[in-house]
Amino acid sequence: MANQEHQQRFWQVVAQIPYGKVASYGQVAELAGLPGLARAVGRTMSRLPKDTSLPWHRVINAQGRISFPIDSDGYKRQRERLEAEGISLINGRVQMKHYRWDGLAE
DNA sequence: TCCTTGACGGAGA
DNA sequence: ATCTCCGCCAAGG
Repeated sequence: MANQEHQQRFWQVVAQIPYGKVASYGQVAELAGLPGLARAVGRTMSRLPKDTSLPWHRVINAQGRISFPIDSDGYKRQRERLEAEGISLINGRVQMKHYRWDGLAE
């Protein structure tokens, strides 16, 4: 598989997102050194094993919204995990101004 | 090989 | 703020 490497780089970035912070798919791609691959990041996240230890819930879209249908199971799980870290959603959106990860190492 | 489908994003209107 | 349209990459049919 040609992109096993991309996937791995995305994992590495996601693993670094600090507790209580969030990053957009595009941001993860950039920090992974692969600008423009936001969509690929999304696909990678969708393929994560259910029992992954990665903080996948800290990755949301650039609008501050959870990229799952509002009534889906995934939406609920992600929202719960975010709120558990003190990241609240207002009108279905995370306030990026306050929670966006600066990309610097913890 | 072509076409469609996504946990995307940005520019316009 | 909302809605299209278009560009992107990778996987699967």
